[in-house]
Amino acid sequence: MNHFFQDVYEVAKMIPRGKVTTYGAIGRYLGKKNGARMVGWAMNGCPPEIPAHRVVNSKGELSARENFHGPKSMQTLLEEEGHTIQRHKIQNFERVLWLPEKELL
DNA sequence: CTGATGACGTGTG
DNA sequence: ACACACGCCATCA
Repeated sequence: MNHFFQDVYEVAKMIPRGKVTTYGAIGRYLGKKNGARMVGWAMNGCPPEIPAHRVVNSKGELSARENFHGPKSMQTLLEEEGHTIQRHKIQNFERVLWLPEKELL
């Protein structure tokens, strides 16, 4: 695995329960201007240890719900963590948003 | 090597 | 608010 994958996984594992982050945030944290695509693509091969359901796009939409393979749907997992989802979008998105470059610094 | 693709983001109309 | 185009960068055909 490349260094990039490792970094993405490291950050993804650091996401606190009940919080979510965006692909762009991780991309910027890794130094990419817009590595969002790479982050999403990296998550494509993410092991089950990675809470990929906590990673959404900048709009707070569950863009990964189609690609997320799991026993429970992405929405269910997020709702069990205390989030509110409506029409595949996280409500109070800004309230639960967790930015690595700001929080983790 | 060139072109297409992708779990995206930002700018513009 | 919505639609579209372009950028970004790694992988695959």
